[in-house]
Amino acid sequence: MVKAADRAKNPARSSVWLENKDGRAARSGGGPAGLDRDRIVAASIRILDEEGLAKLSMRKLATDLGVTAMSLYWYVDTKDDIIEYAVDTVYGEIDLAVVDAAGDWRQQIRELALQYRRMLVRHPWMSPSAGQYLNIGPHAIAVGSKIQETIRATGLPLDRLPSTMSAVFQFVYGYGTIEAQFGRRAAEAGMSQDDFYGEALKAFRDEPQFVEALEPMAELLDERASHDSVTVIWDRDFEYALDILIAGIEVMVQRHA
Amino acid sequence: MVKAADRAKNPARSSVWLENKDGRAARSGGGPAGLDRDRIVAASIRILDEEGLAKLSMRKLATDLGVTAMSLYWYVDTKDDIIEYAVDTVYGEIDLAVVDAAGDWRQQIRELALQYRRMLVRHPWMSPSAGQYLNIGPHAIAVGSKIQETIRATGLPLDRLPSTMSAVFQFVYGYGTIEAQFGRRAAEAGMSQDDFYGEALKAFRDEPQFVEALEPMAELLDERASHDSVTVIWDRDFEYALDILIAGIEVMVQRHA
DNA sequence: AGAGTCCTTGTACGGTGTACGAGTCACGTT
DNA sequence: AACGTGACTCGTACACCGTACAAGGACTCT
Repeated sequence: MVKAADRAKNPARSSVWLENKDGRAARSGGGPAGLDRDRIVAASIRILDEEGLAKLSMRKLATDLGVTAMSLYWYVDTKDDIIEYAVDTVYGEIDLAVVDAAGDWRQQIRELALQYRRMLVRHPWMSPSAGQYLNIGPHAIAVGSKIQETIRATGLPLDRLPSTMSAVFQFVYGYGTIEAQFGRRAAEAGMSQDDFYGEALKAFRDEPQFVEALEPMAELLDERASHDSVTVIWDRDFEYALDILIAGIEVMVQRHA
Repeated sequence: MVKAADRAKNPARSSVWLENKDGRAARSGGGPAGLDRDRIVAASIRILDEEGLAKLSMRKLATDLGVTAMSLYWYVDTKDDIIEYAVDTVYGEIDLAVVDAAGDWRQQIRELALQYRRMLVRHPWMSPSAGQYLNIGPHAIAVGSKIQETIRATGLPLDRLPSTMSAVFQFVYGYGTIEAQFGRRAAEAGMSQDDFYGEALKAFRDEPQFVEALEPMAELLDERASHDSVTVIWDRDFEYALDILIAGIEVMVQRHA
């Protein structure tokens, strides 16, 4: 095991996935407390989902598991490691089989993007957390591999793969981040997303310097919000944006052909 | 002023920009310590840039300013508010005049995207922080307004504006996030980005389960990294991705015309 | 001189991550 | 049966965090 203080000096220690494993936690439930890295990670995901990133503490996590905080350190070097494990576990929620069954590359990209986005929104702690790590756990790699396969099916030349992957999935990450944080804020305020949106927009309107800056879009924002729920609007905007991305990829494919 | 404990209940308090201002901090340097919200924010940006998000504490910030921690609370409700102010200040680094001078909408989008990305990379604490707030400070709004203007110049119909803005700038946010965090990790390990990349890739290669997953791209990754610095590669990938996005927008414009 | 306002500080509380060393228990060997 | 020897758990302690609260100082105005 590696002391927390010794981390960050060795790049191989930048990720729990690059450490030399000693297999200690491989056997499950061996100890008197029935502890186990999988159980620890599962419990932390529960806390993260229900109470948010800020509320996850080693003591709380330990209490939930019926142990002392220091017991956790047998299975894990730092609190950060737990989150890194949790991130990868959640990447596993993306159902790659559904993607395979989705038709041509256009539909596959749509399906992958949609699932990725839903996952980020379902776990609002994901985007801030995932952004911190290299995301090279087995599940994240599997997703990356599938993304790469899908993009490759477009027929684009190899050296265009990374940027094309970025164009689509960095967009999805950014989009999901906004949605997730907005949802989190609304939940913290104890309001529905629509109410929160409405209240924020109202308060916003009272600030004269802002009104003129976004005036051109104001009617549009109002009109949209008065007809549909913000989640519906976001769904539609997301699809539109994917249209743009896919159209752009098609152009590149044609240019190359 | 608003007690920290009372926050998060009122959506108008979800942002420092939606609070009723009492103008207390408007006069600058009035107090015996010559303190001032601008000075506080400037000092925190310095710490954030030099030592990172995790190292910013009220006590440290106060010490840097030659004051006690509690003095800061005269100008600010919570530590979070300071970061929200810092985020907006840094949005102000994006030079909108340069964007105006950049030619047609294609070049303007490129210029805006490039500046946004550079800003995120220059301040690695920005992406995790900016993701948390509504980003409705004056500078963020100015940037948003410029983005909107630029996209509008494409001639797309109004209801396509939000998704088109998302497609481009959520991508930039995601891309910048990855770059910034990678750079931060490398700096923490005390290595150049190229060395860090090489070491990570090497360690990565020792994990058999990962090799096969990304095998198709392996040659590409190696070849690219052996010819150019990762920062050069990222620059190019970023440009390629913008090509895709702009091509996609062009298609949409044509379809609509 | 007194009052009032603006600003700063000292102290304290309840939290945090985690280092360290001392237990406790099950098991393999002798 | 006794004895290590590991695998695990826990209690204590440290340094640090954000910030509530009340007291204090300095300056201005009357």
